Amino acid sequence: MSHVDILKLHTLKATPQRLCVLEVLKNYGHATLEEIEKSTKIKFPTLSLSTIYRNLNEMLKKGILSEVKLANKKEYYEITKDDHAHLVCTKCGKIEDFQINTDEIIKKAQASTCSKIYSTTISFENICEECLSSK
Amino acid sequence: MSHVDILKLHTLKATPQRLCVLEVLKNYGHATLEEIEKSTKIKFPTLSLSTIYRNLNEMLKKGILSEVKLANKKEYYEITKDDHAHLVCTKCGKIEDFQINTDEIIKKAQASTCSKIYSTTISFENICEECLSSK
DNA sequence: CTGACTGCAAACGTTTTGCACGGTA
DNA sequence: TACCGTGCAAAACGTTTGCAGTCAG
Repeated sequence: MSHVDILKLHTLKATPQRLCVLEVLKNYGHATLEEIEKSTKIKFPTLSLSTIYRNLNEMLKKGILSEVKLANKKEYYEITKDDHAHLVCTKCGKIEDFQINTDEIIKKAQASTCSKIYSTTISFENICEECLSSK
Repeated sequence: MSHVDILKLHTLKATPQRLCVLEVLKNYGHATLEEIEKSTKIKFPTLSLSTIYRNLNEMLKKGILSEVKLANKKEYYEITKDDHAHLVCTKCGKIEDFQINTDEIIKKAQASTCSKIYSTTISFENICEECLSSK
């Protein structure tokens, strides 16, 4: 689905500013506010910070975007995708998506509690392949 | 180990203000800055916000405290403990510690990547027992 | 007794808001 | 054309810092 369609689906107008933010997020995978600001302003020098804030908040509320909160890291934003974990390299800082089967983990955890678990958020701290080979 | 000993071990003076913050965190399990401020000021009305900030940062740096970052939540602080996950009730907001075996999860994830995973951060979104029974 | 720590006030950086204008649907 | 969205400037908010006085070791 195109970014225009995603916005329309959530009754948001497909303005160039919003499309630019989405484009940046798509390219980055995960981006901080500073990264979003810097990258959008290359293509769109007049884009204001308040517009970025307003649009991030709007799209978070609609579920188009998700926040990514990681230990010892600034807050990142990503376009909402299916369940996935994050691989975080503690040497170079790179963040990668990581497909894992959470059903099994939830099932195991569910066996130890009387509460009703319905989802899980997981990240892995690692040293990425590049950092391993270049040390 | 007493809070006094923990502070001394990290070459920090055991001031009443620090002990008060630690006491609050111990009672809460996990607390936000606002909760810490509110609770410490009951027993210690002159304790200033800047002292709380300075002490939280100091104790984070020393590893006495840890940050807890959760989706759609403010930042929480906790006294550093052994590896554990968090159970977060999305109805009442309660946060509980949850003992799970991360070795197995890491091992499984490690099989799918050439990077070197060494730890994992996990939280479970759930509806807690109380919320389940009171619905 | 001395350096670490605190409280206060001011500074700072980040996020939100009000308003007039402009652009999408 | 109507209204949502934008840019700008100012306000609000959260966090950090400088300084002079105090206290733990």
